Amino acid sequence: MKKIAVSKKELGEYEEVFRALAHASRRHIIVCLSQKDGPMLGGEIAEQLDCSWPTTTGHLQTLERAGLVTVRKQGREQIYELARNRFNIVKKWLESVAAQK
Amino acid sequence: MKKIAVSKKELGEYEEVFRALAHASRRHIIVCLSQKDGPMLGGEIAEQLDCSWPTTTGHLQTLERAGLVTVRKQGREQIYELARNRFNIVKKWLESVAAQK
DNA sequence: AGAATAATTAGGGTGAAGACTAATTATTAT
DNA sequence: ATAATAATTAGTCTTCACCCTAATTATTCT
Repeated sequence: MKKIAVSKKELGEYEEVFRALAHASRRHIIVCLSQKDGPMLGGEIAEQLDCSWPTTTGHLQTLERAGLVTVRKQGREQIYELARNRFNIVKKWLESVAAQK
Repeated sequence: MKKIAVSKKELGEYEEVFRALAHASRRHIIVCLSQKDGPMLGGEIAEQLDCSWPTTTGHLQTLERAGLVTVRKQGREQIYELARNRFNIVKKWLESVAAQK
């Protein structure tokens, strides 16, 4: 049987975002940022997690690469914010596959 | 600083679903089932993917454990269907974290 | 019964992801 | 200038997820 046409975009574009969401600590970061509902410093976030600060740094970088958070530097501090729009991509994907036709 | 209260549910319940969605082949399966908009046999799905049948079996089992697809057996064939409702859990999570407050 | 088909289990290899501690950079405070 | 703070990078280790082929199970067909 012939392969069903599935766009490259459908298969590739979501990779980073879904991978980023796949780890509990990273979801935890997202939930923290959401509940705080405003910017948080890196150390403030690291305090919330159950892993070391360097590990947290790694997770934050993953989230940033996926576009789920934004960072700006202020002095020696890093200020993180949730990139709320970015979540729409995932939401749309979910809607597209789960929608009753 | 005190830890932000984050429910166990928030941290644990989504684990399987998000992990299941994190792999391109598994998302591919979901897209196939969605586009076909009806039941598919295991072999029919395996045909669509670029990996071996045993590997596909593994992915299908992961999706089933996550509750994203359902299976029933008919003779020697396995009939898979998308569990569209299950996607709402993820959708709700996304809405809850991404919602402007 | 014997062959063919659908699918899973078994076994094993490889690479990447996640974790830690220690060391380093950059900025601010004394 | 020195010390302290915020955060990252470096280096290493371990575990697990994914992939494959070969073997096995279960069902159907001749």
